[in-house]
Amino acid sequence: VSPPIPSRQEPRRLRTRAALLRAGADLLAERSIEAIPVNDIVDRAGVAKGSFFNHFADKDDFAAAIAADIRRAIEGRVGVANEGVGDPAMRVGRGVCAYVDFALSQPREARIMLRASAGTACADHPLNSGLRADLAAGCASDRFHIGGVEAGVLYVIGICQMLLAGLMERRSDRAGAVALAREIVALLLTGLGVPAGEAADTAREATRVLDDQTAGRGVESPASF
Amino acid sequence: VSPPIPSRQEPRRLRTRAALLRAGADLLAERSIEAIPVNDIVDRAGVAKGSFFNHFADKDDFAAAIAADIRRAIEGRVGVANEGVGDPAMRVGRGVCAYVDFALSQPREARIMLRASAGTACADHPLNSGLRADLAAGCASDRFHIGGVEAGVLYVIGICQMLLAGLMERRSDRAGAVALAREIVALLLTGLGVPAGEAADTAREATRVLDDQTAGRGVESPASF
DNA sequence: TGTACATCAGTGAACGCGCGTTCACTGATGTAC
DNA sequence: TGTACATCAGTGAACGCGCGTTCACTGATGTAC
Repeated sequence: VSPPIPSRQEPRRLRTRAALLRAGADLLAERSIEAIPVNDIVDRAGVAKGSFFNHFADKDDFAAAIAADIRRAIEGRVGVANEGVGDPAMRVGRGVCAYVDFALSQPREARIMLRASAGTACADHPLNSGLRADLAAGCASDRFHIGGVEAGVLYVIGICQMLLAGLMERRSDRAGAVALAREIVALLLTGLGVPAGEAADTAREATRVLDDQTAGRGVESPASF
Repeated sequence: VSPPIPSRQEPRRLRTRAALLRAGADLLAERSIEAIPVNDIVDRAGVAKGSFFNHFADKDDFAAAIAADIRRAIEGRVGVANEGVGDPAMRVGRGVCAYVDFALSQPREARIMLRASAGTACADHPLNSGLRADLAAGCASDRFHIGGVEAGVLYVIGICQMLLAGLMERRSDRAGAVALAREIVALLLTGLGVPAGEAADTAREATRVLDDQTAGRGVESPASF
């Protein structure tokens, strides 16, 4: 989020837009868009109220822009995490870890994402079609043993969302977070039919990308972060 | 929800209060309290605006009262479902089914509950202490094989919440809902370390209470529903 | 049972604050010559 | 490079709507006798 602060040379328009989006992200992490007055947004961004409407049609448009940025960022992370990975169990594990890494490095955005997608199964989400494919592949190769793919999708995203919520609430250190993620990924894979020992091994392997502080590097965040 | 409509004989005060709560539940199922004007609530309830403030200090107090009613109802359901059940796996399965039964019989309240608790791990929730005890008991008796109880709690409530969200979104018939619940409970128990065959059996047994339409009878809903 | 009265919830007009949104103006940025 | 100009984002005062909340009054309910 912080790195690509627009330089003083960049067009004024982008700087103003970025300031608004950043202020909005700060505020949206705590309350819903209906509960945030435009005044609060522009005050925090340090711009005039009128500027807000130069950039966004209304508050909902603004919230949607922020959500779209976050979605783009997390999709990129998951895609990179699974590049060249074949084993469906490892793909699922690494996908979950990509979310965890995102939550650890950008807690503000993770909180907004959770708040927005919480309580929804969002079956048509692009990310879920990837998950669906991984589950189907795992069933075909006998790596997974689940009743139906749809149930499996709900199962995985439910666990993933609650893992993120748990990480956000207990503000533990990185090591504690990684340990929690490892335990939960092991439970998740065991549920999908991977033998307990293998599940634990895969979870350990998948969560290893979280151990070093450079995790997630190489993924460009959207310009607005 | 519908059954205990306050009779015309009941004190006026209770009827007005119930009308407000019912209207609020209708509206809260669709949007957050911040996005609901008091006008909408009193219009739908068919009472004067002033009456709202005879009964509730403000909108937040109102939303809290509705949430408290729902929490009381679901806690009662889970308690009754597990009366006299000893096996931890069956207790967890029946607990999840109590939620599902609630969601099927009172979708409006279930939606509010999801919206409110979504994105939170609510570790201190009274219901979760019961779950924590069941998981600990299961570990002690070698029925479950999980790393830590805390991870197990997050795992179970994540699955449960997403199952409910899935049921709310796909408006399938009762049979389809029960089938989905059965599949997911089987995955859940398998993840906890119950052998796959036993997990499927337990899931089938636990979800049987959902098959008949009288499920959930004997549990008194709060007076306001 | 009938009547007079006390209690208290219901009513809705009124209030004023704060909100989202607008717009005429300012001034910075970049271009043409 | 210097100057004149066009473009366009930024500004913040102003607007008016709709909101949450209040309160003096109404009338229903229940009680005393």
